[in-house]
Amino acid sequence: MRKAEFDRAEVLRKAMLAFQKKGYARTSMKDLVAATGLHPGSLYCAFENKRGILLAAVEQYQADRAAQFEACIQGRDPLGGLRAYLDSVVSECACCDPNGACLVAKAINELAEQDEEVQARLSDIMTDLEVAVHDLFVRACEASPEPVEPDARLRARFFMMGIYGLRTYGHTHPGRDVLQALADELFRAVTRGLSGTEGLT
Amino acid sequence: MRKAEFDRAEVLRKAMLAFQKKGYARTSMKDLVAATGLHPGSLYCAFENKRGILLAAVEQYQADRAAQFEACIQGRDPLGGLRAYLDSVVSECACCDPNGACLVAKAINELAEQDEEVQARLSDIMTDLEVAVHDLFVRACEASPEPVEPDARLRARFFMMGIYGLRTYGHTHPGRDVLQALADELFRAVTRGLSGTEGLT
DNA sequence: CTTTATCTTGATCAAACATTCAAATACATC
DNA sequence: GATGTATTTGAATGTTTGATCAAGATAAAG
Repeated sequence: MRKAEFDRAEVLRKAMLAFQKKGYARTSMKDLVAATGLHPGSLYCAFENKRGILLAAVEQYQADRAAQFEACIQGRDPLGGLRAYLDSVVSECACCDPNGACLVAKAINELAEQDEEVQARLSDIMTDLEVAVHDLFVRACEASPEPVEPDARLRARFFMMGIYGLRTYGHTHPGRDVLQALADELFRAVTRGLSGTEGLT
Repeated sequence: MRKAEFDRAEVLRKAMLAFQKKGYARTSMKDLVAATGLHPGSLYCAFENKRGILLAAVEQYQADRAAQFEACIQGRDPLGGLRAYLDSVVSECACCDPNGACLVAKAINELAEQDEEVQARLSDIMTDLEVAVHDLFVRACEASPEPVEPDARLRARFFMMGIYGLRTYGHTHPGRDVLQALADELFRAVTRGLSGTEGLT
């Protein structure tokens, strides 16, 4: 036996960056070879083919992103956590370097209706984050004495929708202030009627 | 002299559909030849190169989309027009055939940070629609006796952001009811405090 | 009808593409 | 340290790509 010599997560992060920069179709194997430092044969041995590299990179992306989300909500109340995560997304969008683009959003826009398995995997990842967001909204809603409208599920969906919209919108407007104002508005909309936010305009 | 034999708008609409289905990079010249019915030479003669076809198709897309928007707001009050346009977007997203995807949103997600000119053109198109939306919000805000918060500009931006978010979100959730609920929530958020909407939850 | 300018046609091109493979290499186990 | 197995290497494969071009076709002008 023999173990692979490279660090899988590290290689996949480099591949991630390549895909984020150029998208899936435009990123050639040559690009991936250059980005990862591995030779074609090694890449094929480890990931089957180009599509396999994307799937693995997407998997790694989810892990990294889940950790980022966890870091945002650590030690904060539910709404504070969401606010922190939202601000981190704004920061990503505002600095217009290509690494700020969300691999999942980019890939699903590029590959929707083309590759069922990839699309399903991307949908799952988006849903995982939505579930985590949903949990926070459930907790926030429970803090209220009476049932609130809309329910936590719709709030979570709206929050996710807003984030994806923010990302696309960010491609056209480099101004951080505009994105921040939109994020503020999103947060306001999504926390409407929740305890701790009554006094806000 | 001799005039081109094909109908430019019609050819560009076919090219549009091809790009919407597969994205820019994955749509080959062969695909475009098949989709348009023109021969390679004719395409290159008329549009310079593949990139030129995209730019021309995007131009055509804007024209068609502006007409669609105009049709939605014709004969309605400002907010009614926005509502109608939003519903038409929901219908596009809900039927998950690839033609429902917005060419501009798809292209800007694929090509951002890669082709400055294309990105600028796409941004302009997005801004044009935002300007039209802004006009409607200005009119809606003026109907109110006192100054409203937030202002028409932010409302318009938020509306656009919501639509792009809805489109991305739609790639993962075929359920029309969910998209409709999100659109309803978006409309509610964006018309907050505007006359004619006070009584709504 | 002839000329002239333009458009159409489809075969053709070099470059880029994803992928494969056999040989060389290095690890884990015995 | 020898053996067996898995990885690494990088050149080679056949295909597809975006683009070209000379020959043929067609309409307008004289």
